[in-house]
Amino acid sequence: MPPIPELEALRKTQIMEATILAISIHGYANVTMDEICKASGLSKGGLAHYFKSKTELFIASFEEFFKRIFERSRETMARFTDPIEKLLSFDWLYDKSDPDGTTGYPILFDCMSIAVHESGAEYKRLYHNWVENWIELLQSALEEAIAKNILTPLDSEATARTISAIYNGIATRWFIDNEAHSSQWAIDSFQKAIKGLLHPYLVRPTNE
Amino acid sequence: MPPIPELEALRKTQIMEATILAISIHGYANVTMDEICKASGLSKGGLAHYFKSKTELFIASFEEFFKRIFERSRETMARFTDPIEKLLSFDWLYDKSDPDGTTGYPILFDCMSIAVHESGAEYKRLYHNWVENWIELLQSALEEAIAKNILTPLDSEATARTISAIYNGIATRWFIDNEAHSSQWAIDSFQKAIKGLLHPYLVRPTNE
DNA sequence: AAGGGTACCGACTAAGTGGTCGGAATGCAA
DNA sequence: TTGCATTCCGACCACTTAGTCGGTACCCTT
Repeated sequence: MPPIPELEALRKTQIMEATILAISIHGYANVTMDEICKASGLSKGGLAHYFKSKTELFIASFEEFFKRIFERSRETMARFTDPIEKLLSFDWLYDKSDPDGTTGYPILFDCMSIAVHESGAEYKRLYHNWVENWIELLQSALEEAIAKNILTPLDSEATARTISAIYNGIATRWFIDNEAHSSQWAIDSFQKAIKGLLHPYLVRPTNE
Repeated sequence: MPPIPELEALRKTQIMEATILAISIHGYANVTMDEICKASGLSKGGLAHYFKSKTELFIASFEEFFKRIFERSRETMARFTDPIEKLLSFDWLYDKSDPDGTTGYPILFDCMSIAVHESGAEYKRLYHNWVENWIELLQSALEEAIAKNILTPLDSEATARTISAIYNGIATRWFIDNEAHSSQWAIDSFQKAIKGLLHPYLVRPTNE
């Protein structure tokens, strides 16, 4: 058989997809190569043909997944025109019926817990890039708000980091301990916290 | 040998201490019983005498650790008299040189990532109890502020959950991606976010 | 049709792991 | 002294798992 360029990309996606799903369900530490073989419809040898080691496959899969989620976030945000609305456009992420969310949180938590233990810095890099992507999105919305004279000048990078961290903290509680942290609580919390944070910089405060 | 009541408690603490440290350093999934044996100075059989299984030992260790950290938080908070200062008394947790912090975050992340994957609900319960302890502390400070007429009435439980989640989200970023999230940023973020959140309820707003 | 590289298979291996179990040492009670 | 329960030991077993490797099928080139 001669090399078929499209086939390699197809197979790799196929394998990574199975890996992402397996990690999300069973957790990074509990996923075996055998399981991925079955799920992807390939054999051990076939899988080894595309990924040299488990480590390599897993890192590639994490990267792939983060890229996908980020694309979706960018698209959702782009649907809003008002920059403040853009900042508050993430309530769709507090939706238990959304498959990307239910798949995504377990993977993110795994990434975090690996990052703090690993000897290298691969997963720290993954986490960092993930965060930076969000910062980029949020920061651009903040700067748009300043340019449009909705907000007075502020440190857009630091503020974007704060907003992102707030969203994340609330999401964590909501996802892991959903019985005590309803979707309604999550959305209310997010909006109150962000509005409170930006309140001192609002050119035309809405209430009070 | 007859049963020695103090010995059992001593040995258990000794083993759990070794387990906590091992999990914090190498991560839940990478800790072996052999390692814990060496670290605790007991043999495999000796260890089995006090904990029936790895699972049982690990859950007990997590529980023990969370209890310890929580005690410390309660004590720190109690040193402040002003309720608003109590709510903002957690900047000591953004301190890289604090051993409880550097040990604690990895363990918390592990607990989270296990919680979302486990078939039972043991780790979900651990996480839930951990959160509830914080809520209890924060809620009591909020209610004290309302009683002292510093804050107007608000939903103290929901607000406590929001504050706790904000603190946690910021801490996560700060701990995993410290290069991009300095201690100064963490403290500033925390204070701005909490003050912003409580601003609408302040009886005597400090600025503006 | 012969050669050669690609794609893939699956039995096997080597390393590691949690838990077991026979036994040894100890000290109290009868 | 004898018997017995407790505490602890560490070799061993049963099992899982990542990665290897010899082999097969395939298709293009020459």
